[in-house]
Order: sequence, then structure tokens, then C-alpha cells
Amino acid sequence: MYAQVALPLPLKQLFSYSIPEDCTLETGMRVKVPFGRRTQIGVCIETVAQIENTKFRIKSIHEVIDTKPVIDCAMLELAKWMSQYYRCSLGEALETMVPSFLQQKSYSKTIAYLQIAAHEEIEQQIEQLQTKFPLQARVLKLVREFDGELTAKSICNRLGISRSAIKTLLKKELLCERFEEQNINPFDEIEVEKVEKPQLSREQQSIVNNLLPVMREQRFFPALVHGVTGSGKTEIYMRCIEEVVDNKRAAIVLVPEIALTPQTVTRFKQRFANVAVLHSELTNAQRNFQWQNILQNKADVIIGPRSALFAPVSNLGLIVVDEEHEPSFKQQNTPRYNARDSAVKRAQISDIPIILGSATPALESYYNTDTDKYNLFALHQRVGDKKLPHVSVIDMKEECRDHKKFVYFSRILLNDLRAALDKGQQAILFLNRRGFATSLTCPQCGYNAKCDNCNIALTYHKKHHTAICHYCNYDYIPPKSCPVCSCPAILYAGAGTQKIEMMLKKIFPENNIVRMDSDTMVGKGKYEDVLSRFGKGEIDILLGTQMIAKGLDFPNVTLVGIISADTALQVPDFRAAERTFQLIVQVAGRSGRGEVAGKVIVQTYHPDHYAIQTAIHQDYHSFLKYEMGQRKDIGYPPFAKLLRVLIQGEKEQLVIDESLRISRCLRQDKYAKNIQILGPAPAPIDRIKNRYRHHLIIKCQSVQLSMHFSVFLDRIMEDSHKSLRVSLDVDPISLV
DNA sequence: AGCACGCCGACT
DNA sequence: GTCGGCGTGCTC
Ligand SMILES: [Zn+2]
Ligand SMILES: [Zn+2]
Repeated sequence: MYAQVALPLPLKQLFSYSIPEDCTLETGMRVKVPFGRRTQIGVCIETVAQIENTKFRIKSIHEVIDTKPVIDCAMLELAKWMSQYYRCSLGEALETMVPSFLQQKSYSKTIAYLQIAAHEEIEQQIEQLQTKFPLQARVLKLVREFDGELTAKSICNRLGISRSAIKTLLKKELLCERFEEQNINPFDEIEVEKVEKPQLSREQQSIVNNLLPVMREQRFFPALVHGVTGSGKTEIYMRCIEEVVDNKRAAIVLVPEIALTPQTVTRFKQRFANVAVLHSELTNAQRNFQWQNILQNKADVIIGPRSALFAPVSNLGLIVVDEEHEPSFKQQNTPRYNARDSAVKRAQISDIPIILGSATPALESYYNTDTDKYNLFALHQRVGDKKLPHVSVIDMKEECRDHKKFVYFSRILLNDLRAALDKGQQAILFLNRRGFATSLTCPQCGYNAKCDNCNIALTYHKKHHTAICHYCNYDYIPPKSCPVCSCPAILYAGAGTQKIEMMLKKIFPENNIVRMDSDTMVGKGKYEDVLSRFGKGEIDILLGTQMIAKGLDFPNVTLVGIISADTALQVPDFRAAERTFQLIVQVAGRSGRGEVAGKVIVQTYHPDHYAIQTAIHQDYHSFLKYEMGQRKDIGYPPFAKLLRVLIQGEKEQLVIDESLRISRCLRQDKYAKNIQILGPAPAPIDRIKNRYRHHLIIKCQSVQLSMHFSVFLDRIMEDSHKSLRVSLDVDPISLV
């Protein structure tokens, strides 16, 4: 007997092995196999009696790892679909579905936090390493700042580097490890009292009445629930999940990573006894623990981000995708899958219902209700007749003119902040930019400090007096004078959260203001701690980035300020308007969740932009009508399927040559007249980490065409020069 | 992706 | 002379 084995490598073919006589092997079991001169763990895709192709010297399987399959038929079918649709190998698709199962590592029982070994000499050590080993110096600086709070994994993620620098620092004994027993089930700590289900509004009741029969029938039924913020979408999910759980089945709830807050988890734990929470921060051992629980049908509800879609639930009865429009559901590395669309596929394979929910559905999803691929259910009113918050748009051009100087805060925002704080109420201020100043500019010649490795403006961070590139994380000493014209007065222009925090603390010295962004939220428990203090009223103003835009529900928050609504608008992407609309509606939804009516202040330099004007009134349909018209005119999704080829390399000429070659090949295809090829052209960010970036965007009028060309491109890309990184993105979300 | 082999420049 | 850079090719 022989086995066809998929390996977690970027190799599209399966590999054949002979099965030792004494082994029983079934599809979906893992095997340890010899591969070149190393061993690999793979998944058995099928067993066959004979192999026709005898070109290879067939090796024998070392060991069958499982006694029963870790991948069932449905999951294997999903993996096959993913590998075909998103053009990755079957092994890569399987690896994202069963993380750590295909790695030859054992799970450690402890977590290692990194510490500085010798504090006295640390400054000079950093100094010494700076020139020869800048990576190691950066690691030391980070550990110095958060001594004993970071794991090797989190440092690698933050600095975007590999483990090697940390390894050498440990070897040199400049760093040491502190081992801590890990809590195998971290979310178990959230203890809650069960609460009674709330009364449904008439609107909610009618939707639930429509959905419950489908939950009982257990057939493929894709529903899009569109409801304004505060209209009680969650309660609709809850009722449907209850129905499914009562029938001894389980549900998966996907939420965007940033919405996976303790509050969100609590809300589900209040209603369901067996809630499993998956999270990207879990260690392998912790994830494995949840995985085993789910495999044994011990979890009724599984909540998690993107990857939770692959929870190995054998008795799956429902999938819910909350905030369905969120870009974080799309993975930005191989396999570049969209968890929302893959969830629909999983529901289809398992023949179960799926609910997509959003206050601001993606245009693609709404379009799918027009073409009857999805069923639309709309909630127009907020529960308990709570009014939508009152939104004011402030024209910052006018504001600056009246002040006769550049200002970050409008008078109305400051007055309303003062008024809310005086009444003992709380406020949330939102700005989606980290750091202190967003650019270092020369007032005389217009010079703009850029990263040496990327074509990106540096952001000034006050804390360490460094200018940081947010794309490669490299830090620079800010120039004292202009390197071009020697002008000594460099402008620290543009505001990030650090600058706003500083200014707020000056204006409101009596109040407690806390900044929440990825620079301050380092170390375990920080995030939960701030949220709980905010909930208790110990914090007056919470200032933050994306992190505070979702999943937070604080009744005493009566004012929400968007410092600049223009950040998303400036991104060179055809979805910029959609993102801006979604952001304003989401952030505004944080206001007025209690008894007191909420207020929202939106500061912008484009007060007349349709995305902002429609967002003020939460007028999704007017926005939709306008935006759909635009997309139709320029032939973008949902009226076309997109493919994007990104070519990256250190030698720009090679990158250009390759992009031209791919473009030429495309134009020679017999269906070429049915597609539109944009580019090749430099990507909006044309250099990152010393790699030049050029791309091609292909617009296809049908799924069939996009499938044809994704397969075609895959074949063309095999001939790419080895020094280049050429990647294909099917249904891209970001074109940067 | 790894990991070998192999071919060239710059060091003791 | 060798050490080490990375370009190329292969993995059942
Ligand atoms: Zn950079
Ligand atoms: Zn200058």
C-alpha cells in the first residue's frame, strides 16, 4: 500500500510513500516521513494500492502519528477548496487549519519571559552592539523597556525579526529567561453569573422567527444581518446559537481580533456553559488544550478570530461571522484566505446555516443579497428605543482659520469634553496613528525624513527620542537640522496618539487620561487592566487607536471624538471611502450605550465628502447607492473579481522585468480580451525593507475568469527568477 | 521552505 | 591556500 502525503511546504504536489505492513493508515491521519535528508510531518490525503509513476525512489513512512484522523472529510474538502481558490499547496492550507500539529515540536509547560541579565552594563552593551549588530541592540532596548514581560515570540512579532538575534543574546548571556508556569486555559478565569435572556424587540423577534426554522433544519443558509449599532444583532446570534446548542450541536463565532475583548467573551459566557476561546496570543500548549476540548465535543460555542474558523468541531451546527466587513478576516500571508468567504464555504460543505452580521456590511456581501446568494435581514431600530448618538462634523479648515493657526482640537470638542467630564461622564477619543509626530519636515526646503530601507516617512516617538519606520521597525536618531539645506528648525508635524495624549494632559490636568495603543499595551494583563479601570470610572478619557474602536461597551461614555476622520480616506485604495464610512459608524457606536444620549464629534478636513456626510446619519443606504455607482463605473468589486500579483526584489530592474514578463504572458492568453490588466506599476509603497515592489491588478468579470487566470498565473510564476518574491492574492483587500 | 552543492572573491 | 558569500536545484 502507498500513501499520498501533503507536506506543509510551498510545494504544490503530493508525495508518495509506502506504508509499512504493520501500520493502519487512513485519510486525515498525520505521518512522519523522510524528506530529502530530514524528516517532515505530513497529512495522509489518500491511500492507494498501486502507483503508476515510478520515476521516484519511493521511501517508506517512518511512523503513523495518530490512531484516528485529525482532519475529517469536511475539513479536508475545505482545505482542498482553499488550496485551489487561494493558490497555495494543500499542505499549507492544512497547516493553517491545524497549527502546530504539523510541527516537530513538543509543547512546553512553561512560558519563558526575557530579562536583562546584567542591568549595570546594559547601556554600554547596547552602545557596543549598535553598529555591528543593530538587530541585537534593538532587542536589548525593547527588553530593557519591558523587562521580564515579553516572550521571544512577542519580541519577534513587534520588531519583525527572526529568533536568531535573541538566541545569540541568550548565548552571550546578555539576556536570560524567567520561566513561569502557564495557565493552560486563560479565559477560564473569567467567572460570570448566568443572565436571563432579554426580551426581543418586535424587529428582532421577526428575524429570529425566520432564522430558527433554518437552525432546526440544519441546511446551508447564508444570512446577512444588517443592523445599526446598538440594534441588538448579538442577541439574534445568541438565540440562534441557543437553538443549535439545544439540539446538541456546536457553533463557531468569528470576531475580529480587536473585538475579542473580555467583554465580548463575558457576554457569551453569561449565556452558554461551555465556551471555548481561541486567540492568536495562545501558546501552542494552550491552543492544543482548547483543540482537544473541541475535538471531544466539550465546547458548545467557540469564539475566536480568523483562524477559529478551523476549530475541529465535528457536530458543527452554525457559523456566525460578526463584523463581517472587517479586513482582518483576510490573512495577509500565504494562504491569503478570507475567513468570511471561507466560512461560507465551510457552511456549504457541512450543509449548515451561516450568519454574517454587520452595521456596515461589505459591498461584496450586500451585493450578494441583491443576487440572492445571501438572504438579507435588516434591523432599523436600536433596542429600547435608544436614540442614535448625535454626530457633529467639524470642518478643521475653518477651525484653523478662526484660530489663525493650526490646531488639533476644535472648540466644540474641547467644550463638550469639559462638559462631559464635569458631569462625571467619560469620553473616548480615537486617532488611528501611533507615535508622537507623523512626519519630520524641513520648513524651508520641504525635506521629509524617510526610512533608508523603505519609501516611508518616519514617525517620531517621544519616549525614546527616536524616529521609527512603522514598516520595518527600524529606529533612527532624529536629525537636529535639515540634511539638505541645514535649516536648524525641523518640524515635528502631524499628530499621533502620543502628541494628543500630551496635549490633553495639559488641557485637562485634573483628569485621568490613558492612552491605549500597541506601544503602551505591552505585557500581559495591561489591556484588561485598563479596560477594567475604565469600566470602574477610574479613567476619564480613553485615547487610542483601532484598539478602542470595537467591542467596548461602557454605558458612562457619552462623548466620542474622532480626532481625524481623514486617515483612512488618504489611503490610496479603492476601498478608502468604504473604510472611512465603516470606521466613523463603528467608533460612533461606542457613544451613548447607557441611559444618557451620546454625542459624537468628527473632525475632518473633508466635511463634504460623501463617506463622512452619510456616516453622520448612519445612512448606509445612501452611502451604498453612491459607492456602488462608483465601483460600477470603474469596474471594481463587487462588480469584478480582483487578482493581484506582487513582485518584490532587491534589484529594481529584475522586479520590473519580471512584472513585464508576467504582463506579457497574461496578454497572450486566449481569454485576455475578457479581462482588464492594470499595470504593471510600482505599488503605492514601492519599497519596503530594501525590496522594490511592483504589482499588477487583474479585473475579471466572472468567477470563472478569475479562477482561470489564478491557475494560469500560478503556472507563470513558477518560472520567476529565484531571487524574486512573486505572490498572488485572490480577492485582495489591501492593494498597498 | 530547507538544505545541499558549487562556484567566485577576500582574507589568514 | 581556505572561509564564506549566495545562486541553483531537489525533495516521494
Ligand atoms: Zn523602513
Ligand atoms: Zn531643508
